[in-house]
Amino acid sequence: MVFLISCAASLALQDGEALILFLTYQYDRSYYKNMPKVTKKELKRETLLNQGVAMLMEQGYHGTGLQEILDAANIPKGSFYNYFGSKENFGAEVIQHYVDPFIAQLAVHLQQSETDALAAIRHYFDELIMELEKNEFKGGCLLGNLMGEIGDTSEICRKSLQSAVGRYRDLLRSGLTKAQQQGTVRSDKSAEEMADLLINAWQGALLRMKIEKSSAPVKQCCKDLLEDFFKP
Amino acid sequence: MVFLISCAASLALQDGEALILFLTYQYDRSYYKNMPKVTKKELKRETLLNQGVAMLMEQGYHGTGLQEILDAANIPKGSFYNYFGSKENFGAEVIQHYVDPFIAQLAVHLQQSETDALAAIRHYFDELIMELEKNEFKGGCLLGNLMGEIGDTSEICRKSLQSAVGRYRDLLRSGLTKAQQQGTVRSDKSAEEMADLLINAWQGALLRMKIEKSSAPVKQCCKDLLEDFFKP
DNA sequence: CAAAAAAAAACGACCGGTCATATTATTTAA
DNA sequence: TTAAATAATATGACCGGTCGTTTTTTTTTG
Repeated sequence: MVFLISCAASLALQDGEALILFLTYQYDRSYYKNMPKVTKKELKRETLLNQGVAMLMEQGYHGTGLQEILDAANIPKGSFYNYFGSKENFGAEVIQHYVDPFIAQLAVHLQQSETDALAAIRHYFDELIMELEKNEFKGGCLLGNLMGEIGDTSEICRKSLQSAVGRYRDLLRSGLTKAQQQGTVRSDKSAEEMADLLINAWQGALLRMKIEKSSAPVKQCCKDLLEDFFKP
Repeated sequence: MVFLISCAASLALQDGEALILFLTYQYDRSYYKNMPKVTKKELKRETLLNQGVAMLMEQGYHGTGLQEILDAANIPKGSFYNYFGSKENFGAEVIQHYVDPFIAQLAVHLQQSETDALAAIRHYFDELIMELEKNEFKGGCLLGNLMGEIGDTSEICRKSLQSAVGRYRDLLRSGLTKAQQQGTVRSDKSAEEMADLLINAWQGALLRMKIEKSSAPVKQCCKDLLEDFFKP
């Protein structure tokens, strides 16, 4: 250890950045060192997935290189294929990794308020809007962005997108069904139909939000549907 | 000329494709030869824009290389920057070139039926759906795809998208206003609000269409809004 | 020590963009 | 109306860099 530090110090004399990179590397190594092998690997996998979500959201699939993701995660390029079979497979996993928290968040809202499912849905989307404003309308929804970009060209990712959107839609439908039973949402239209419309209009509104740099489209979308069209 | 043809023939003995490419090249040269300079240049520009629309639709912005577009248009790589300042500027022009026919088509429908603007809008979207089915749900809408892919990263294209969507929205709004005056669309909601909702839901439905490989989402979208929500 | 995992180095292909040169068009001079 | 000079345009080879992936080497582990 003493040898390593002195080595790093001598490097620093030649290159200011070398020291930082070196010490970071040492830190990461010790951070992972005492963990079980499988946990360590799972942790790095998840780090890559998290970085993948963040970068694919803002820069798209083809606009983001593996190098970029790996650098941000401090994982060597050569290691990528220890964790994922290919960029395409990685993309498919990123899609699922992205949607999981949204489904969990919506599920929490739906479980909490047993008396007014429509209000729960409304509160959920209000939370999303706050998050979007916090991010200054960058990114939008990874699902929507990737459906447009690679929905035609990557069969693997298309399937993953189909599954992710399907899972999300099913949960939203169950919430709307509950709201129908509670009498706060019209029952002459199926919950599935309304869930699809809400998701689709929301996706389009997110695209508009991106180019207008304003939350007005998404706010209007929720108002139009949840406070008007879906009402009994 | 005799020399050139015999040269092509000798090439063909070694490589089957060479002959075709060579003769095509000769044809193009003679095709453009007697034209005024400006017309010739405009024609090539438009060829590139048309190819750009087609390829960016299916493969996205970063998924399509300039070389690919130029090859498809039979225009040399070095010539690209005689027509466009950069790939980014090209993209911004492709966006406008893409939306023009849609605006023209919608305008025709709105002008033709003075008595029922809502029916005109409905017929316009029915035409779009037929076109999408003909293309087997590939591509979708270039505006939606690029809003998602580069809406965050290219300011030039963002502005172009903003303008293109704005032009489209304004025309749709004028149609809905007319329908309001004709009494076929509710008047307690502004035409602008409904135009935005229709565009956004349509965009989202197109994304769903891509990954489901079905026209059901776009059909449902039109039905929900034009035959239900927008009714007085 | 052998086997497995991780990381470094290298791979060919392609990216957007530039450049000197070749071709064509226009102007000037005779 | 030519011929020569000049300007404008078109072009393909080429730039440094990055792409996703593979191979080789190093390190870790049992």
